[in-house]
Amino acid sequence: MPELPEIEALRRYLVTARVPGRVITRVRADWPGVESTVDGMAGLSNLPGRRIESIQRQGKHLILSLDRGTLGLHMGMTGRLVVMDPGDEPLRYTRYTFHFDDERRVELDDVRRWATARLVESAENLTRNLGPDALDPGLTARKFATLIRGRKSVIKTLLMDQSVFAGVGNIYADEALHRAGISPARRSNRISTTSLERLYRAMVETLEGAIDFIENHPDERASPYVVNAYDERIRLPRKNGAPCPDCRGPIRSRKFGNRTAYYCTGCQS
DNA sequence: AGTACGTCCTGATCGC
DNA sequence: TGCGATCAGGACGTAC
Repeated sequence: MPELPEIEALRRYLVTARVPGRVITRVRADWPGVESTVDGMAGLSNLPGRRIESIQRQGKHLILSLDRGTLGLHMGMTGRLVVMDPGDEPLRYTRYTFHFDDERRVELDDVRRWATARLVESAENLTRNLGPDALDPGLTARKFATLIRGRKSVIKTLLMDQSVFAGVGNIYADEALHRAGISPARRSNRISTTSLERLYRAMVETLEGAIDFIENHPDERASPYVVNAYDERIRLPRKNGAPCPDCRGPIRSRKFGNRTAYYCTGCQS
């Protein structure tokens, strides 16, 4: 569930912890069969000696600009990053450890092993197939509506399509659609511009609200989605039959592709 | 272009 | 209480 807000919180956490400026001295991979299964591992062995200059985010991707090259991190579904001191016990599912020149380290811990770390020439290698960030100031309500109306797919699927715009996943897509009163099953080219602009505002408010929530709960910054994904960031219950927070009617679920959408048939049409 | 579905992975939860 | 089946999810590949 790390989506845009959680990754943004992770980015700020790393910046606050002064990860930018550090030189990577050593990388360790604890990943069975790592050479054959992890894309770019050969590249990671080239990390030692490189300095982390800055950390950006586009969608769900963390982009670490190095003095030479770029380190791309993606948390997949359960990945998290924790900045650790020399005496700290390793985390339970650490897959990569990045050691720094100040003796600290960052562990990428991931139960399901879908997280990725890639050393690439430039950020372009990571963002080639990504649309603009969902919170990109250049993405106005009008542009958002234009992007969506140019497609014909189901709106739920489109919101999660990272090549259209990046950062929204299953949970915040459902949340934004509920806020905007739009059914996840609607065809994107058959939604009025007015409704799409409402959806854009709902999406922005949902994402920014979630970032604010995490900022106000500092304990969750390193692993914001591990604690409890269904906290105050989320209004819509992800459970069949649960009451809609607005009309108290039963929440329903339906699959689009292999993703489950939760929605209220009373509030969303 | 749009859509479904399999794959990766494993802890949590469900149903009997 | 136990245990097997199912679910969850991001990204990508394949098939239609």
